[in-house]
Amino acid sequence: MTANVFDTLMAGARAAAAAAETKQSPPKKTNKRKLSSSSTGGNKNNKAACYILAPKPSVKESKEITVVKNNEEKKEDENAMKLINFQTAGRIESNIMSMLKTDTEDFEPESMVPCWGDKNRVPFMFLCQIFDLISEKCSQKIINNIACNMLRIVMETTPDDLIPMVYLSANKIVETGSDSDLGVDESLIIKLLAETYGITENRVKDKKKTSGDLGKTAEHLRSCSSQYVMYKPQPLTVVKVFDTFQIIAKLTGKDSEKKKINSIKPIIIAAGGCQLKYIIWFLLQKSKRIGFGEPIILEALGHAAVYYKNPNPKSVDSCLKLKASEIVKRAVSICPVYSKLINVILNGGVWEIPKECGLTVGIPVKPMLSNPIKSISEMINMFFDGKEQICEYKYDGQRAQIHYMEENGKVEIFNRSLERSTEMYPDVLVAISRLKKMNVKSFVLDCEIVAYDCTKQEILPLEILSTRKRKVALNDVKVNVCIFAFDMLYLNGNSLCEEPLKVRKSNLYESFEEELGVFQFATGLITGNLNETESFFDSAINAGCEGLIIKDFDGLYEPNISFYWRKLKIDYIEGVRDSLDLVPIAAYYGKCEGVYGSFLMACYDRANGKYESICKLGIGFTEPKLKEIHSRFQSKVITEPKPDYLYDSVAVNPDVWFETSEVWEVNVRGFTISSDYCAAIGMVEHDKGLSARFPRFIREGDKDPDQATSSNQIAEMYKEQFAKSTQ
DNA sequence: GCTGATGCGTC
DNA sequence: GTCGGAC
DNA sequence: GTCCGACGACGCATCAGC
Repeated sequence: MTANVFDTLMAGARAAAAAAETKQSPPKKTNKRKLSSSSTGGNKNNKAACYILAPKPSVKESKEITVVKNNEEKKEDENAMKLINFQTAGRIESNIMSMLKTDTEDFEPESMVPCWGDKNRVPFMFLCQIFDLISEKCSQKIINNIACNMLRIVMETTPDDLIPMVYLSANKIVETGSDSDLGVDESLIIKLLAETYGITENRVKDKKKTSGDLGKTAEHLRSCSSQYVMYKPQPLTVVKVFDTFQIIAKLTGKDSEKKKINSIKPIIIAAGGCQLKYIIWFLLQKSKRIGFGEPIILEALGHAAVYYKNPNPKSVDSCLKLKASEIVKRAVSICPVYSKLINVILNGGVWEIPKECGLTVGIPVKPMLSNPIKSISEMINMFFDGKEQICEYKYDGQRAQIHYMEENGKVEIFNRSLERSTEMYPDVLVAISRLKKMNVKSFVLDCEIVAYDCTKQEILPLEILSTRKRKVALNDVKVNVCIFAFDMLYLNGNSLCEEPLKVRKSNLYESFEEELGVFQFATGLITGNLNETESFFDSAINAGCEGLIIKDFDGLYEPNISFYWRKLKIDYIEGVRDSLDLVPIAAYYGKCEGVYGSFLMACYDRANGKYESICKLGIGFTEPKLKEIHSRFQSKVITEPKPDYLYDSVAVNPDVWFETSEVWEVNVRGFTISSDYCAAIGMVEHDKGLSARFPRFIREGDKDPDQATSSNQIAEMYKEQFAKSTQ
């Protein structure tokens, strides 16, 4: 359904791009130096050169390469020699690549056109070399230059490829709003590599352990493989790689794993040089590149659009560039489908974007976000001038954006990350259609979907909501939900994003009938008074909410921006609620070398003298603090857990155990009944303990371990969560 | 068909 | 989700 | 101010191994 919209847009953009291309004069022959691809020279030093030329992300990696070379058989070296031509084939010379760093106003795309020869498609190698270039130490400005110049080359020479180029360089491999994801995980990559290089999966896993990463593992396996380069595959293009990703994303169901492997294998085999590791990283959706993500690419796209078809780049005003990238960024927030945006840039130009890329029913908008209020004084400041604001209950559910278009009977529900979750809420679709008023023909609604107990008429916690199936039939719905609507972004053909909240609210209220426990407007209070806000906060907590969101009643809807809406939750504010005193009894190594990444924490059951696991803790530490703790705890390490530790050995499997020595202050949102943790075990539910929500480290405490927060206290705090005040 | 381990997405 | 850190 | 990547609990989806 939605896919059709995207496909159409995509097709439109490509057609437009093709049209734009025909208008241009054919690419000039460059008299710059030719590629090394056609070279057949078998320079003995090439292999070394290949390693040296390919920039290495860290010193560590180059060490590993040395180690590997020493340890492997000689045969491997010979095999690697066979690869020389292929490894360097298609590489654009590094001095040409360096030209991309030129300041944008001095850069002439024509001078590099087409730097990959007469091919009419952008080679994937070009993109990979750009990643390499950026992963060298580059200043922000240089990165910006590279991003902009790269896009300009593509726009001027190969506009057909601009869409996949932008997607891939922003590290996106499926289109926004599509409900399919790649469905590729590490185990699939391991199978794939085992098949491709004719070795066992265990060997791949072993290699992964030593190199720490499947991308590097793949490079290593390739260099060892005797099955390699039996024939020379066609060089990869950006389009080919992107299209392959789209195909993989659409494969689901039985045998999809095999089909996925079969689709990926050809591009793995064809991936010479540095291309291989980037493909693996794309497939795993690993964020990999330093300082190159969506924001940079969008800014660059705005700049590049100003240069596009501009005969005099030196005259381009930097204010114009700034304005253009703001337009692009805003457009992507409101209509996050690159193909539509690029279509407009290539045809009408960047200034047409606001007109053409508005809010569209069926395409999700990036939701407006909120920021925590961190202190009492900040709170007081917000109400200092008595200006009226609207305070709303913050419901503990799932954010949802509901799109409705009567014309074609289309209803879609998008989640916070813009993916479709329509199939999860068939009952919401019914409720929406029933409770919208007659005159409402189309809308986009911002709301929270919350689990709801109809008989008790009360809100249920998030854990209940999350037991819903991801796809469920209407007559199979087990968990009842209520929609709490709080904003209206679009109504009857008009976007409301540029209207103040009070206008959007009145449109919302006029468009729907409320029905208790099915569709309600978020409870709100308009006030400029701090005391009123405080008591309203209490009633929000009593109603089972997390706290309040405080909004300027005159504010516009700012997609993706968190600055204008403020969230107030009691556990943000230090000193207002007691923190826990917990004992670190074990630790885990994390991503950072030389320090523990997280700790297993316990409370203390004074009745039976047991330290009961309650949660892991890995947030709130500064880097120096982690180092200090690591060295301080070396003397506390023990080989076996102590007999008075109570924990679930399956759920919790630490790298090192400690003896109890100190207590840490830990902040927490609340508690949940847990199958994995043992705090207050049996006190609330038979055989089950409690765990904590959002634990974070505050500081070391000055108590002894046996003075830690007791299991009884934890159980009491758990029960308090549900106690309603009697007023 | 069941179970445990793992991945992934929700907060 | 929270948090610290880089920019 | 914004973005990114560390890290948290928990539930469904998936699949290997039985």
